[in-house]
Amino acid sequence: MKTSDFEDRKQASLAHQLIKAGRLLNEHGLAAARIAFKLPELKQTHLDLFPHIDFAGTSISDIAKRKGVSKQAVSKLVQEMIKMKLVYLEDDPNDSRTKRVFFYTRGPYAISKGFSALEVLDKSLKQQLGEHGYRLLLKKVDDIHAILSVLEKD
Amino acid sequence: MKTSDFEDRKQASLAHQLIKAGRLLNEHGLAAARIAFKLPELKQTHLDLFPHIDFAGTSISDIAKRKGVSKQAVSKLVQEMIKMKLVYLEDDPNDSRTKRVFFYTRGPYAISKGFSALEVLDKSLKQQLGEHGYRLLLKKVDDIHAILSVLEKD
DNA sequence: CCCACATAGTCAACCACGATTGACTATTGG
DNA sequence: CCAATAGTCAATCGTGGTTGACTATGTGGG
Repeated sequence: MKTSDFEDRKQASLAHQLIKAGRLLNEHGLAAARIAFKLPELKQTHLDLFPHIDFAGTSISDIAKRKGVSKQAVSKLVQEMIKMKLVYLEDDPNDSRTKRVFFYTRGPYAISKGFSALEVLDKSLKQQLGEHGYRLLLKKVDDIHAILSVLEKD
Repeated sequence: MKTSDFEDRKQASLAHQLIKAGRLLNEHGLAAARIAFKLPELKQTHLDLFPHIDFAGTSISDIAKRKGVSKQAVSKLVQEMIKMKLVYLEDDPNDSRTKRVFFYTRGPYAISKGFSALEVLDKSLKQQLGEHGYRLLLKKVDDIHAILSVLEKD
């Protein structure tokens, strides 16, 4: 292997380029979210909880199970997110032990604001790639996910 | 916003899907690298040094500067990578203070083995997408990088 | 109807890790 | 000569997580 091929090979690796793209987008997204929410203290760990909280409300234990960490860890993060007014708690009517975590769906802290973080990025991408190019690429990335989900089962 | 749109909107966000794809590929890549190198102790932090070490050899200070961390942090990681036989040190002939970090280019620990980690992934992707689809997607992701590099300057 | 056991959540202590800062030696170079 | 630089060791820090102990509530079998 000629050493000069090194960089070339990295450039030619789709996996490598996708990893890099994902990282960069994530950085941009986090930065955008901090601005959109006006919450400089918002951290990746908080964002990581988002996908595990659904609009029907989710208990802390369930979030912990889904994320694969202890409920104590989640509890702390949720408390921080409450302070940031990203989510609120509501008692479960069927089980007074459990508290359900909800996103705000209205008001200045509504989740739609959260999405605007990535939406800003998506808008840029759409602008640059064109609507058709955007959709095409989205479709392709879906294929990647399909491939990866098969790979999981090895 | 109907709560049922929540998941749909995430699915429709190219940024979100790319972030997810990047993460998954990275996980697979790290796992594959651990197997390819037969080094269970190989960590993300070590891998993160790779792009900053070039085949001409790189000093610890330079790696630190490129990565944006202290040279002490890099020093420790390099020592671990030496133990793992991923890299070796060589005195700089022009400056006896500096040690250059090199990848092994031959033998069982040669860097090509390292690439096989991502290469396995690329092979799968190529297989599933077809040579043409692979190249097309690679091109598209390059476009993303171009767009992001412009966005950097905001 | 209990009582035993499981589950939800919280507080506190602790831990691992990746980083930092500070102090030091050795070498370079104007 | 002396300020700047390369590298290392050691102490410390912040963070994101763990385990353990506790309260409170739910649940199922004798």
